[in-house]
Amino acid sequence: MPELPEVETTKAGIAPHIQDQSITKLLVRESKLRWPIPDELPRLAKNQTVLNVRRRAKYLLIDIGSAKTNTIKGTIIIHLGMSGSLRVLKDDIPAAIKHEHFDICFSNGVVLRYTDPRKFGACLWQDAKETENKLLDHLAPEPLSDEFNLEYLFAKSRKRQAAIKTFIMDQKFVVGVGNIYASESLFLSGINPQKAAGKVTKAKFEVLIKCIKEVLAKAIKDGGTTLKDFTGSDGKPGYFAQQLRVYGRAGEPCLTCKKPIKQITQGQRSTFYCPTCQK
DNA sequence: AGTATCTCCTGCGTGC
DNA sequence: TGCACGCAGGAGATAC
Repeated sequence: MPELPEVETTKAGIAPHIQDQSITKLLVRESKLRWPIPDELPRLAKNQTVLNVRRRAKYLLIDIGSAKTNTIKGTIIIHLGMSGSLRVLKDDIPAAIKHEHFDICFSNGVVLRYTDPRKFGACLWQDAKETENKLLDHLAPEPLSDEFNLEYLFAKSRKRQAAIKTFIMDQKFVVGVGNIYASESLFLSGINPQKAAGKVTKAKFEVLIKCIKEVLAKAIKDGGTTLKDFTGSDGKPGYFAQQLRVYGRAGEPCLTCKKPIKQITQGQRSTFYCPTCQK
């Protein structure tokens, strides 16, 4: 399930292969993703050069335009949804199989192939002339930036009734923290995921912010978490799954106190925590 | 405004 | 073996 570390891993994996390369073709096999892939995207992307590969929240952003004048024409916005991945293919490119919804082909022979069985992902176009973007304009700070700090998050949390876990997964407050890393960060912080965000003390918030940053940074270092679907751009899985302390471990002993890890549902999503260690 | 619920989709595990 | 079912989940849309 691509959260921030998985998107960052993907970005790092694809950028060296496509940076400064010219797009020869954008081939859409299945346009019905979360939103339709715009019909005009292949035409807009053709013969444009990749000027930057960026990430914002869980969005992968590929700025394309003219290499000569270094002007950005627009940005291809890719979201991996919950089962999406991008792979770099070169030489002997295999025929596309089921769920491989589009390819971006480059002049150096590289093909960037998007796979997404559950079709929760997206591939959209943001023209440089457009000044606003509904998806990107109102995103909260990046968790690994200095902007995401104690003063900021503590102020946002005051008087909030919502559970702390729901709170840190809300893109209005911090981006990129999904279901897995929310559970993990709260375990490391010793905070009960059901506690109202507004009731969590400042001291606990300090620990939580540190834990969110640490767990994300460590996961990026390990190439992300692979449970089922996620693979890096080289087709290999990430290794952070081996570091998970509570996620997916319902009934198994807590690594700290040996009592069973509990699984509950919050906002239609499973949460894993240790009732003894997390208060 | 804040919060809770619904929704998109497919593959997989479970139980009968 | 086959089927129905429930679950997984990012986050916008919708409904209170």
